[in-house]
Amino acid sequence: MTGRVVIADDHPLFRAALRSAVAAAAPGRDIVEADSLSAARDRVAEAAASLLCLDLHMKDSDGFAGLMGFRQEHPALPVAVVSGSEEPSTVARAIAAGAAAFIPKSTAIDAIREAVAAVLDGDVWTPPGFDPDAMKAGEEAMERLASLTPTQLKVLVRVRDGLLNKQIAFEMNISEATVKAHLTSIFRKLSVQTRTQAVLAAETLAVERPSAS
Amino acid sequence: MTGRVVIADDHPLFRAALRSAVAAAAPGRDIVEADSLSAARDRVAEAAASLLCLDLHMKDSDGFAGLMGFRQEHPALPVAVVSGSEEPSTVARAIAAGAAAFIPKSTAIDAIREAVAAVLDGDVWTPPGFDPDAMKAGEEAMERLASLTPTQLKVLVRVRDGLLNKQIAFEMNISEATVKAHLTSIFRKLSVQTRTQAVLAAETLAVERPSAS
DNA sequence: TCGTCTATCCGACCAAGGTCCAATGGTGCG
DNA sequence: CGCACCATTGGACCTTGGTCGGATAGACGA
Repeated sequence: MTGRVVIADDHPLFRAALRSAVAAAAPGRDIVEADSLSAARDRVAEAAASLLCLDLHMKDSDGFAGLMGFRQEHPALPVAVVSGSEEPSTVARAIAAGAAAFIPKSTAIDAIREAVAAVLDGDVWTPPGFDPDAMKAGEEAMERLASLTPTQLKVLVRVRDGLLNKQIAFEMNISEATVKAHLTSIFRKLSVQTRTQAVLAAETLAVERPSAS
Repeated sequence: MTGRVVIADDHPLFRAALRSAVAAAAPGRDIVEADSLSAARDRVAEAAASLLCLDLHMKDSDGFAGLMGFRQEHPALPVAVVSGSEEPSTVARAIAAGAAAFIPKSTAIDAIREAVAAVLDGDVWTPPGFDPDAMKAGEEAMERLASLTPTQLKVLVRVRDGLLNKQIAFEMNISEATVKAHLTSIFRKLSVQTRTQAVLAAETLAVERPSAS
């Protein structure tokens, strides 16, 4: 495996720092950067990649939804999630969603190198002190989100952003009736009855939203 | 001014990156790092400092409260707030709390250098594209939330919890038509069109929300 | 090859959401 | 008192949301 490494983060400074850490852990690799999830998709499509370092908090990454969508498109590409958060439940959900590693941004530089090397070797890396038992809590919640099809995820994200069914239908080039059909299916999978409850469920399942404080 | 520069951030990788950016903007300075607000206090007390780069999200920084406390202890020391957030209301509050600059972590490296240089020259720096009027817009949104009558707040809370109009009417012993009337009034005050958007507005405007983790 | 399953798609139908208009009742002010 | 203002209430009416049933097409295994 000598494919390229894609670094997706919307903080230029941190991206550059991560790049040098990856370069140290995997000398000679082709390392490319992306400032959004869609850009990361492009970089991965351009050439065979062997690792994606993904920030969950980018504008279009939609938290875990974006991660899961990516995993479904590229099941063979290991993804190392990089996040400012380090709560056990968040870590657990990221791993359950198919991440090969969860690297909190508070991780020491040495440990980051170690993590990158481990993932490139095909291992799964979690922060030191992470309790595997914490996985249980996150898993069941993630299974529900994981059972959603890619199309359903797209719909759910737009519903969470407050769009009307009509707007969603227009954006996705499908009928409004189809949007509704997807929604009823989503409701069943998430065990909710209304779109408002679905939004709340998506909020708690996905990573935190941009907050005012 | 040739005092030291203190960098307070709990992300080692980002801290190191910020250090090199500061070194480029202010060559020859004594640059020291701190991983907490209390450590930053110590570094500042050790030697005459001319700049503090402060992350709002550290364990003991207590958000704006920590910033304001620091400003009271060292009124002459300019503080450049570094934060992952970049919402206008957050920027506005940081400046109002006495920050000499607000640097979102998504800022380009060149702009970060520029900001550091500006603050060292005694200027105030805000992100490019930051509209001082936007600050008013954010605060007006707060006032809108505060302008809701007690009854309307009750309704909004129940809507945010995913209840149907019918359920809300039953709980409050009023007609469903009345609930709807309150809602249209709430929508106008919050400048939204649907209940899901009202939920989103309530989430971002309200400071606290019971967190599951 | 033939069923079977599932994702995606849609129209018809009914329930819930949302707007407009109007009435009631309390509060403050000249 | 007379008046204006506003929160609260709710009925009539239209829009949006949600369910049900069914159609199509690709994937997978016997």
